[in-house]
Order: sequence, then C-alpha cells, then structure tokens
Amino acid sequence: MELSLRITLNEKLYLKNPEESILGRKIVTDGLKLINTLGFEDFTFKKLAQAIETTEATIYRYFENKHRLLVYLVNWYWTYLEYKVMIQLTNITDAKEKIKRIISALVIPASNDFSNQYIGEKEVFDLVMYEGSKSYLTRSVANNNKDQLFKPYKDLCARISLVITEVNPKYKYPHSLASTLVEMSHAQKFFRLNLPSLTDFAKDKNDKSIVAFLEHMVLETLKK
Amino acid sequence: MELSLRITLNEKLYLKNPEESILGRKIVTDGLKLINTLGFEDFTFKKLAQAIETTEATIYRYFENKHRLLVYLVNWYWTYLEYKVMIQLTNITDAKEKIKRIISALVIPASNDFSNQYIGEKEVFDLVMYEGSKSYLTRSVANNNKDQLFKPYKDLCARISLVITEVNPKYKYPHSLASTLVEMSHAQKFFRLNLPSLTDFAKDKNDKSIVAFLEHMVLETLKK
DNA sequence: TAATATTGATAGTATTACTATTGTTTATGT
DNA sequence: ACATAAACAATAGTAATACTATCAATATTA
Repeated sequence: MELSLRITLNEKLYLKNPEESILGRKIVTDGLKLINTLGFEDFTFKKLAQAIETTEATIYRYFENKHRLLVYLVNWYWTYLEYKVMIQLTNITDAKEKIKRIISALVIPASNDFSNQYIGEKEVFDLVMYEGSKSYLTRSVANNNKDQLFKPYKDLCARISLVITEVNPKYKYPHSLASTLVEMSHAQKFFRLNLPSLTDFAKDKNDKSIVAFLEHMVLETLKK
Repeated sequence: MELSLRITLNEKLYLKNPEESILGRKIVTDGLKLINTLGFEDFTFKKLAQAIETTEATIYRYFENKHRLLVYLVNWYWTYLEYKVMIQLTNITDAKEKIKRIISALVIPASNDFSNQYIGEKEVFDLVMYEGSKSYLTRSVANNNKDQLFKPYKDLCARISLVITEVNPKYKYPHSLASTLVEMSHAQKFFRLNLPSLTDFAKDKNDKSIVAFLEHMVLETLKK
C-alpha cells in the first residue's frame, strides 16, 4: 500500500497552487534545498530560477515573494508534524507517554515514513531550525496572522497543550509550555550545532540528550 | 552621584567605535529606533542617513553593514543585562531568590536605572525581542562565533547556569535551561503581543504572568 | 478546433548594498 | 596661532535585488 498524505495549505500562501504542476513542485522542492544551502537572506528567486532552469517571472506567478515561500514551507512542516504526532499518539492512553512521543517527534526528524512526499522531512526540519522564526518575526505578523498564516503552528501547539492538560489538569500554562517545547526542540538543536556552550550537549553527539532535557523539564513542570 | 556604566564591546563589531563621537552615538541611538520602527528587513543605512541628516557613506565608516549594527545593539543589551543581573544578585544568598531576580530582570525591561545611557533599555529590549535571534540565525554564525561576537550572550547564560547549579548541583542541563529561560523570556512576550494563542497570557495584561510561568517551570525543573 | 491557461523570453524600474573620490570642516598638538 | 591629521559631507557610480509588464509559444480542455 502506498501511503500518500496530501497536505493542503492556506490559499493565501501562494498565487498559484504549487502542488498542481511539476514546475510548482520543483519550485518548492528546489527552493527548500536552495534556501538551506544559501541561507534565507542570500536566497533569491533569480538564483532559484537559474537552478531549475526557468525564469524569475515564472516563480513570481506562484509566490508573491520569497517570504511567502518560506511561510509555505514552514507551514508544510507544522502541518506534517501535527499529523505525525497524531499518528504517534493513536492508541496511547498514558498521558506521560504521549508527552514523550511528542518530544521525540519534535526533536528527531523522522525515519522518512512518508518519503514519497516531494518535500523531504530532514530538509524541511533544517529549514525550520535555521529560518523558522523568520516566518513570524516581521512587521507583518499581525496581518499574516489575520490571514491565518500561522494556523498550522497554533494547531500543533493547541494539540500539545491538550496533552499537557491531560498530564496535569491543574497546570496553568499549557499553551506557553507547549510553545516553549516546540521552540526549544529547534533552538537547542541549533545551539548544539552552532553555539554549543549554550547547551550541555556535545556537538558531535546525537539528539538523545535534547530529548532527555526536554522530557525532564516538561514532566517535572507538570508534577502535581 | 551620577552613575555611568561604560559598556565596551568587541572591536570586530565596528570599523570605527561609535561611542567615540556624537555622530557615532547618533547612528546607534537612531539606528535602534529606526530598526524598531521599520523592522530589520526594511531598515537601510540610506534611510538612517536621511533620518539623522548624514550620508550613507558616513555610516558605512562605522559599521560594515546593517547586520553588524544589529549585533552591536544586541550585544549591548546582553552586556547590560549581565551587569543588571549581577547587581540584582549582590548580597542575595538564597539561590531560589536569585533565580527569581534573574527572571524579573530578563522579562521586565527596567525602571530606567541607567537612563543616562544613550541606548534606551526599553527600546533595546524591543529590538532583542523582535530581531534578536536574527543576529545568530545566519550562515555566518560559525565565523561570527569565532570572532567572539556572541560572547555577551554566552557570558550571561554561563552566569545564569551557575545559579541554576547552585539551586540544584545535581541538575544535568544548567546551560540548556539557562538558554531556554533567556530565549523564552523574549519569545513568550512576543507571542503574548502578537500570537497570543501560543500563550496563556492576555494580550493586554502585563508581564507578571510570564514571570510566574518561567519561575514555576525553572524551579520545578530544579526540584530535588 | 477554438478558447484558455501556462510558461518562456525579454525588458525594464526602483531600491538596496555597497565602494571610491574629492573637497571641506573640525579637532589636536606644538 | 598654525600646521596637520582626522572626520565628515557631497557626489558618483556599480552590481545585485525585488519586483512588474508584455508578448509570443506551447499545452490543456471544452
């Protein structure tokens, strides 16, 4: 059986749905790779056009500007992650076990479960780690928020906060703890790789210690 | 008595020390304000030059580019904050009390204790909240790190992690918890103002609930 | 087969992110 | 008080960025 999950994103993100053409998917796939290679600041539609042998103007027919492409990719990731978390939690009854599974899903980019996707999980994880917060750290947050551009991120946090409440119904800050968890699952990894003295993890080691750190923090915070 | 603290920053941050001339200080002061007004992406040296009635070329004599100016301002803030924290902790012996004071210092932009500075604390707090992570989320992190451009941030985290260890000497992740605390003191405030559903704080309310959230999280995490 | 949508090719504009040069003002040292 | 160096203003110029517009060629679909 071929598992193919279709992720449908907010229409305001694009001018023309990139999923509906080969070229559109190429813009997304190769755009992701090129942003990861150059960094978002140095990435331009012109460079992408050259890389995929099309023209700048053509890319502009799909996305208003590069920031929209970034938000598109980041949203793809959050939507994907919410789905992944949902699957990871099916048939699990113990709330603490749920938390542990959420943290693993957040920190460890998957075993390419859905690798038939045209967007690679490891790549989009890296993108979110390096560029994710640039999607909302702008003067247009308010407007973008009105257009629901952050809905996937909020939905994920809302889902996590429900599990938090399940662990401890009296805990007063489930949403903040959820957003802290999500943010830190990326920031701590970025720090481990680039500014290791901000962490207690060796640069060369794997992500297990990050998982341990976050699990401990969240579960201790939720103790009754 | 006039209290004037002199913050000396890494020489690699500038081409010409802006503290040493009226114009230099104006570049820093008004640059800070203009970045806050326009957002870092839309801020340019040309616009700043017009605002302070000088020329682009003159500003380039002080700072290599706008990113360096950003890092300069962010470093100023971390250095200032470490100093502020240091003062807040003098004569305090109880480690938990120290943590509480650190959190207050992080979350609540000061009562303008040192308002004779040419850099305003509230403004530089806003800058760090909105643009701070852009100082390290670049492809040049590694190089910038080699040039010690993140030392003030690391020093602050190191100092906080010492207090964390004081609270619980057996706790295994003092640095990660410190960087989590610092990051979240800004992120949660940004969320409260711009994406409130990621928090449990009302948009209009003050910062007390953020302090309470962070205090609870850190102190519970450190319980023996 | 006609109509329509998609892409390619080309061109053009305003702005950005700089660098270079030259001349004028301002500060400093003797 | 005067020379000399440093700081700054004024101007000009360049390559790249972030777009927009037009028109023709090619698919797609009705």
